[in-house]
Amino acid sequence: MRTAKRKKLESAGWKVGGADEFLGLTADEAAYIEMKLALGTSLRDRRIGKNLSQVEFARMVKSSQSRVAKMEAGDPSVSIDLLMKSLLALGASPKELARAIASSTTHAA
Amino acid sequence: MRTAKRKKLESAGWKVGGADEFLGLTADEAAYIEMKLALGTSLRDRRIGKNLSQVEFARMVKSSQSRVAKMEAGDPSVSIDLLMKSLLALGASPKELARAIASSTTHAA
DNA sequence: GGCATATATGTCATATTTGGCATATTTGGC
DNA sequence: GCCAAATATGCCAAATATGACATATATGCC
Repeated sequence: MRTAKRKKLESAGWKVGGADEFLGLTADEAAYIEMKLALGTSLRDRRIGKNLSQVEFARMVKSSQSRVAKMEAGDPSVSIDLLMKSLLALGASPKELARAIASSTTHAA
Repeated sequence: MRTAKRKKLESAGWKVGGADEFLGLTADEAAYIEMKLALGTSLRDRRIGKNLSQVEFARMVKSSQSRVAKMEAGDPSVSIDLLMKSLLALGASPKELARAIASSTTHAA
């Protein structure tokens, strides 16, 4: 794992308590977090692709700008449920969600 | 949508409040629910594939038998986060999760 | 049918997630 | 550098998910 992604993980506020990998996370925890980050990135891409500000998008999905920011950052306080519902609201299909998740696995499996 | 799946949806305790599709659900709500059901089915298949009872599996993931039953049934009270974490615990890879999600889309998109 | 094991369903106290708000920081034009 | 628009971060009360438990129903064997 290269430093770019590592930095992204660390900065995302993850100081989990597992016992395994590079930051003290379990393989499962790491996979889970990476999926979230992938969904967050996908969300941001879609939102920007539609020329929406976080505020505008938040209104669309009846959330708040701060939560949207957290979604896109993969904050520990946001659920995958919320990410998925938000992506669906932006017009993503389940298959596209699947693609995002699959792509969270650059490496092993 | 044929009656088999329809029944499965109804029986899963979903009497949502949307406004669109056959049961009063939005296209997004329907997609979300189908993803959950797909993940639940996948979980059950994997669990059984490993010859684990719900009780045994519940112990593995520090949950309870009742929650496992709800997971597999796609109960409204279970989150996709929990389903995904559980699947990972059973050894599924993100790519396999993605496959399950993608397969929730028999039809449109 | 009776019995044992597995799964389903209902409820509840506790834990986590959520929207909302205030405020800080970043970004881009001038 | 100043300013405005966008995004990030911290916090909190309300909403939702969670494990646990009791109990009901199913499933298979005798």
